Amino acid sequence: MSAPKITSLEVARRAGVSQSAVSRVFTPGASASAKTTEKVRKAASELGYRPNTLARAMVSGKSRIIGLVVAYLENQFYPDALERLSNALQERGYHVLIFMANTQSGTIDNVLEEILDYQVDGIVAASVAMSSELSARCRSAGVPVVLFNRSQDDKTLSAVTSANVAGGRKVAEFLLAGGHERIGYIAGWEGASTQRDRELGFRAGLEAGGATLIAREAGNFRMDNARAAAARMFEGPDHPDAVFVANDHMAFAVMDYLRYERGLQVPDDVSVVGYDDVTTAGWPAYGLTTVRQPANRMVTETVATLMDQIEGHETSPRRIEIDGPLIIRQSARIPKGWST
Amino acid sequence: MSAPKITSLEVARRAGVSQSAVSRVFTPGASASAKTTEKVRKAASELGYRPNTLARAMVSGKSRIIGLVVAYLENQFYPDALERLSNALQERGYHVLIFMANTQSGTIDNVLEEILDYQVDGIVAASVAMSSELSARCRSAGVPVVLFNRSQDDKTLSAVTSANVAGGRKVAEFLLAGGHERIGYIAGWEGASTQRDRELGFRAGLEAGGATLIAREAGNFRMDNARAAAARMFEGPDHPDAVFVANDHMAFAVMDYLRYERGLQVPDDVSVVGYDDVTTAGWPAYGLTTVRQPANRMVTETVATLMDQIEGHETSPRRIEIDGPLIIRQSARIPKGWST
DNA sequence: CTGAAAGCGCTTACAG
DNA sequence: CTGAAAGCGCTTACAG
Repeated sequence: MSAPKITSLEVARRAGVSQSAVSRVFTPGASASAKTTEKVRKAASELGYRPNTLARAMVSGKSRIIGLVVAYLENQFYPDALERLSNALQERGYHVLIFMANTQSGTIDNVLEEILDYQVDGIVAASVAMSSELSARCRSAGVPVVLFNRSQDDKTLSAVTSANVAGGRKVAEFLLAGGHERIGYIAGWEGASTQRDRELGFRAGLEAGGATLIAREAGNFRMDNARAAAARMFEGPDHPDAVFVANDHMAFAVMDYLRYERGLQVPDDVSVVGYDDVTTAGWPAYGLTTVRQPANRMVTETVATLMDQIEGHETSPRRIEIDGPLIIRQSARIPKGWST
Repeated sequence: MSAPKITSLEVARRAGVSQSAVSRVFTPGASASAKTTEKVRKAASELGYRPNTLARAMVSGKSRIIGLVVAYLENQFYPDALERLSNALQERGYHVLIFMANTQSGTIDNVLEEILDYQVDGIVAASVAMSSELSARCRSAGVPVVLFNRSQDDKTLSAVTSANVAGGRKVAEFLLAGGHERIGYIAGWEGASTQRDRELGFRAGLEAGGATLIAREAGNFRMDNARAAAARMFEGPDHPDAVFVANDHMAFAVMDYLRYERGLQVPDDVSVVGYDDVTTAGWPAYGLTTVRQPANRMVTETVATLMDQIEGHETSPRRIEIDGPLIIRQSARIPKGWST
């Protein structure tokens, strides 16, 4: 049923030129005379010819495919980043091939081989760590990798994150300025650099203010775990008067728990602060005070890094950290002099 | 820097067999003796050989890539579907290549050509319509297309949706049973079949109950437009006592507007019902009554349709409509005898 | 079951 | 600028 595919050779014949000429006309930087270009374009459009990306990829070694590994799309931060990433790459003639990390079966290794099988030009690993063997594998395959929203000790990998330590510190200063005295922390997944850095900065900020954490529970970056963590943290009478939750996604579950299961007022009884500033944080039902992770700039840097390595033949990995502001909303008591 | 790529020929030499033999060992259905298989596997693993998917695609004509066109990932329904789709396809050895429809520049045509350039084995168009020229183009290229969450008159295209007409009708019956007398409707984008069908069913259900719509505004499936629509609908004193919003995404904005900008109680002053049953609808802050679109089953059918057309050589397009239940929560007055 | 040969649709030195 | 030729890494009839 399907119409025969038009090849460059057929276009060449119709245009009365060689296959090479056709190829050159369709290759951005190549040289072809105006006359040849016109003949080829005419024949091509009459025939409905378009170059086969895969064939081109085979010989040129450039597939124009970027592999994206993601663990889960439930946390709004990721679909948002994915949309921006995909758009930015599309503008440059690249496209995103998705690989779900499928953390439960721990199959990230297999996934990586599959990615490489597609001869991708680069890999973005979002919220996923990569063993040093795997990163070595990518290096020897000549495929640049950018860690997105996660950093690792492995100095051969590029990484783009927000300034998580500084962000955690800002939250501490804000909460302390608000006069909070019993401060708790609900952690994300312990293996994540974002979790570690936010907590590090938060604790440092508290300490600098002469304060210390009175409670800490792990929420694992999951809503159900975060709810359970909040339940544990708030079971006694002397519960915290403020809680910093390691990301917005969990913070929504914590706020819901406090308000609807415990009947507490936010922020009158408890201040809640999150991290990310996903869209929902700005919805009036939550009005979540949070530290913004500038997804747009993080994506811009990710794409720039990738392009420099793929097209610019840059070899040294980059570590980029983008500072994001504290966004003050109604979920936390606002200190005098701090504005929304 | 990058290590030389291992080819099937090198594996063949090391194993002391032909290139064909290597190919057969790595081709699922092909025949190779146990002895050959063992020699090849050994040589391959020693060399770290993996077949090049792109080269394989070139000659076999099967890229194992499915192109996914999406307009926007902001409505939670889509990232959720994308995650399920990607997982289901990955299990079958396929992967999703993303194309953002970029509706503002109306470039869906260009996007389609780009998709075809990658020699995809199939296309899923989520929340995006397709002109008949484009669908003809895909047909002549022999690439099956499945419309996801949208249907069209074009009978050559497969489409998977939920039972939107029936769903709209259920909402009408529910609202009427709840004793509502002034019922409004906030529409989605007028060009969408989902919008049209939900409204159709809703109006039919009202009519069957002897009622009629007292207000209708267009929200365009966008939160900002939905908020504006709600503002218009509720400006007078005789505002509706119930409003059906064409999807959850807009319903959240409507609820927020009613509660936080107008100080109305939901459901005491106004009942609100949405459509989709995205995760957030179940969060206590919203507790949105809504009609579920069974994303899991919709994805399952989408994948099955695609596989039958790609691998089973099925030729007739399929139109699948999956029924989803009304999920009753606190955002709307609950009629006696109806349970949550 | 197995191998030699042709070919998938393109690009890229190499000469001219 | 242009064309003939080789080759990217594989699979697939075709013989054996």
